[in-house]
Amino acid sequence: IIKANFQGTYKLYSFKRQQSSVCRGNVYMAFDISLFLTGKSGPECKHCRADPDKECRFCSCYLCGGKQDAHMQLLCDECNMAYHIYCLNPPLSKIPEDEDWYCPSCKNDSNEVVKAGEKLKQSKKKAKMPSASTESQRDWGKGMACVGRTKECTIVPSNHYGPIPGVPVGTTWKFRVQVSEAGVHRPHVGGIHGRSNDGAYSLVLAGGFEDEVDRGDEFTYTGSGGRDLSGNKRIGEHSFDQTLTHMNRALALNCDAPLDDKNGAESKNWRAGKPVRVVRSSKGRRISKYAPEEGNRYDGIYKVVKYWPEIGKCGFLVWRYLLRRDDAEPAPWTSEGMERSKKLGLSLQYPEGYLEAMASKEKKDKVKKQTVKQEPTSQSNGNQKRTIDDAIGEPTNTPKAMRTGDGGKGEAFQLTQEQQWLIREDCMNQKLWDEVLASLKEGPVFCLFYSFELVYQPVTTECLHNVCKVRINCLALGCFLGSETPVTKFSQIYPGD
DNA sequence: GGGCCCGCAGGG
DNA sequence: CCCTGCGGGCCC
Repeated sequence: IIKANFQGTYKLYSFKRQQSSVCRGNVYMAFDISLFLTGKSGPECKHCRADPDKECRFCSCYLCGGKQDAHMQLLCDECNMAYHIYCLNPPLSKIPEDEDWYCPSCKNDSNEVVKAGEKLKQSKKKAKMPSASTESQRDWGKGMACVGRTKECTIVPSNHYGPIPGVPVGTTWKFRVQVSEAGVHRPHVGGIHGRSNDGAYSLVLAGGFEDEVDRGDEFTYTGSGGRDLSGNKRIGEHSFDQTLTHMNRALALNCDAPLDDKNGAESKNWRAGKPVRVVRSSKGRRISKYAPEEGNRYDGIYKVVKYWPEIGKCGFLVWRYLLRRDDAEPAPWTSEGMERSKKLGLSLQYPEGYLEAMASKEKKDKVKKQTVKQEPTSQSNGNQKRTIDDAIGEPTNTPKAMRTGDGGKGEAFQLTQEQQWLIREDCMNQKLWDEVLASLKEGPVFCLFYSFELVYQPVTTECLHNVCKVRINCLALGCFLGSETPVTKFSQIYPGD
């Protein structure tokens, strides 16, 4: 396919770009080509109708519009626009000999280009995040406070007032992120969800203020703000007065009274106010006996009876709200409510796979603890299990030498120098290796890496997991951590076997 | 058990 | 894009 500008310069053009109708330049190209193929005479520009006396930035120089000096017009290989070499800044003295040329607006920064084999560059937002500049080894993003949502409530919009269809009073979730996923209270951290020009949709009672009162069907709540969040904190020391703005203003708008950001206001008819979904968190137990024992419980709809400013126990001005329950569904702590919860089979909801993950972690911690306990005696007694430091300190290449003592169970292993080197080189998995090495103290460990890399020389174990043969060779083998099916076939295999 | 401090989601 | 935030895991 030929690419041509309207002055008759021809250049090879890729087919793919012709498919795009996004780029203005390419639309013209498609037009061009059809003319060329049907053998008609030169194309006509839609903008200037090919009037030679008219300036046109689309069929001639994109900068000056002039049609003169066609031989000095350069075509951008991205947008197809023409540029006089002398109109460019800085100007060029002659047509460059390079195969490709890109105009100033299409030219890419070579630093931004991802070359073959390179990883995708971080997004601008990620690059700005603290983790991009600190060398912390912690797995931020795995904890339930930092992990992203896996689901999103779409049955109602985020500015929906009232109950979430299908979520009965008494529903309890372990973590705030789940409450967010359910659509009951969307912010992960914030206590109030609302819009300052509309109203508040939900709030969480978590005992953030010790001078709040909770009587179940009625409670006082405190606005947000007034805290020192420096140091990238989410909750901080009270250090200034709260204002009736943002979420505080939103919650005030729920009250059936004209807004008053000086003195507060009291509703004429409290039930006429906008409904607020209320979630009680187990954290509120320190100030409220209505808080659930564990997790976050949806307690139903409340209305704002009144709100007022006051000096809180913290010593600064806070905005205080009185909320009163107005829900046909019985409250969870009433006998009626408890019966209903039982009938509905409500129980504490955990994130998917969370309990399983916790169980396997606990198992590992147990192993670690035992190891720590045994460590103090290991130096004074030659028959004791050796620590990983010992093992690393005495490299050997003889598989037999990797066993100590009586032939098999519960012994420490030594790694060959090659193995140690490979482990050290594998910075990506340093954390994993640390765990593996710690487990080695307990004896043979068979580790499976569910690697996202291509499996090289795959080996399928009896439990049908694929692993790299290389990786197996790197490791001491034996029992298998975290499998649904215990591996028996490899239980007597040692490194090098 | 308390302090540090992260990603994420939401509003504006 | 910036500001805000009644979480929560991990380290000390």
